Amino acid sequence: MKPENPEDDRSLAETVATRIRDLLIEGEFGPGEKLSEQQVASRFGVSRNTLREVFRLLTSQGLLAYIPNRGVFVAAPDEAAVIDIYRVRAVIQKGAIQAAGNSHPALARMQQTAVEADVARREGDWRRVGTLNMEFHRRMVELCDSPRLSACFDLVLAELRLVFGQLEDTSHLHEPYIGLNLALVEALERQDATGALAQLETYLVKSERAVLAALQRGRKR
Amino acid sequence: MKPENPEDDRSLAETVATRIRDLLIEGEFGPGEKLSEQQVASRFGVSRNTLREVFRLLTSQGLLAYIPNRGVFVAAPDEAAVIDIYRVRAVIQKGAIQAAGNSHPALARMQQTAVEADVARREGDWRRVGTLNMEFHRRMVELCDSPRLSACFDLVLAELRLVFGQLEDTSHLHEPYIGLNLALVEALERQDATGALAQLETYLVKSERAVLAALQRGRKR
DNA sequence: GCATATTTGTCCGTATGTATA
DNA sequence: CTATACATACGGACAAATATG
Repeated sequence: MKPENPEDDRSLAETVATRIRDLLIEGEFGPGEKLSEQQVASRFGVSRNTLREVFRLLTSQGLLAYIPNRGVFVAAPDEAAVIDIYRVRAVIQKGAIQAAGNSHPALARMQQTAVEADVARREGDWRRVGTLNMEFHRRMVELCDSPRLSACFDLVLAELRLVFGQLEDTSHLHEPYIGLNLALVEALERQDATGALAQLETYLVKSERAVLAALQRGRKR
Repeated sequence: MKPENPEDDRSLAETVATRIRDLLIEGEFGPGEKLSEQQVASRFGVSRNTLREVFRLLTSQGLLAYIPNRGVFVAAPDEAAVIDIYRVRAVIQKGAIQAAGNSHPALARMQQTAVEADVARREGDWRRVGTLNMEFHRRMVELCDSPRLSACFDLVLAELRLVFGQLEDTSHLHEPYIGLNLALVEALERQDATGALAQLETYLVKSERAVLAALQRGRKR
C-alpha cells in the first residue's frame, strides 16, 4: 500500500531518459555540447552505470551522438540531417495517405487536432501550435496501423524537435501550415487521395525550406 | 604500435551486441527464452553492467524484449509482427522505387546481387540465397539515399531474420523470388516504375503469405 | 497465504586506457 | 612529454522485486 508514484512504472533509467529527452527537445542543452558522465549523473542523482544505460537509450534514438573514448554529445542535426528527415517523412506520410481507408479512427483524431491547432493559432499560443502540428502528423502515420512505422516516424520527429530547440524563433515554422492541415484532412474525408497527396507535398516542401532557411540563418547561443 | 585488432574499433558492449545478434538471427536462442544476466555475462566474459548496456542496445533494435524486474527475453515475433513488418516493407520499398532515379549506383548493386543470388540458387546454397535476397532488398532501399530510412529498414529486416531463425526450413522462403528480383531490377533499368511496383507488390504478398504459413505450421524446438 | 531463494536494479570503488591541456 | 581529466570496464555490495516451495 505504498504511494505508488505514477511515473514509477518504468525503471529508473527510462525515467531519467525521458527527463533528459524533454530537456534536449526544449533546447536546454546546446547542440554538440558534451555531456559529462559525472556531471549529469550527479545532477540527476543517479550513478554513472545507470546513466550509461540512459545514454545508450537516447543514442539509439538519435538524440545523442556517441564517440568512443570521448563520451556522448548532444546531437547537432545539420542541413543534411534535415534533408534526410524530410525524405523519410515524404516516404512514410505518402504511404500513410495511400493506406488511408475511409472512416479510419485516426482520421477523426487528425481533424480534431487540426481544429485545436487552429484555435491555438488564433490565441497566439505558438508553443501549443507546434505541439499540435507534430501531433497532427503523428496521427496521419497512424493511418497505416503499423506500430513499427509509427515508432520510426516518432524518431525522426524527435530529431526534428531537436532542430527546433536549436532555433531562435519557431512560431513561423508552424503557423502557415495549419490551413494546409485542415485542407488535407478534408481531402482525406472526401476520399480524395490525389488531393491529399498534393497538400502533403506542398506542406513538406514548404516546411523543409523554412526549416533549412532558419537553420542557416542562425542558431541559438 | 599494438596489434590493433580489427574488431577492436567498437566498444566492448557493441562487440558483444553484434555477437549476440548473430546468435539470435541464427536461432541459437529460442523465441521467448529468458536470458539470465549472470549466465550470459559469464558466457561472454563480461560484467553484468556491460551486459546490461548490450541488452539495452538489442532491446532498442527489437531483438530482445524487456520486462521490468523480470529480465530480458528473446523477442518472439508472432503473426501480428510479421504482418506489421510487411506493412513497413510495403511503404518503404514502394517509396524507394518511386524515388529511383536512373543510373543510381544502388541499381547496379541490386543487379549484381540478384545475379549472384541466381547463381547460389543453381548451386543449391540456400543459406547464401537467403542472405543475398535480404541484401537485394536492402540495396533497393538505398535508392532513397536516406540513412535514416535504411536504418529503419535494417531494423525490420533483422526482426524478419529472427522469424526465419525460428523456422524449420527456410529454403522455399527465398528460392521462388529470385526470378521476381531479376525482373524487378530490369523494370527499374527500363525506367518502368509501374512495372517495378507490380513486381514488388507480387513479391511482398507472396513472401508474406509464405512466412505466415510457415510460422503457423510450426516453429523449431 | 507465507517464508525462502533467486534475480534484477542500483550504487560504489577502482584499475586501466585514452584524449587533451 | 608529462600531467590531468575522463571514459571504459570490472567486481562487489545491498535493497527491492519476483519466483518458488
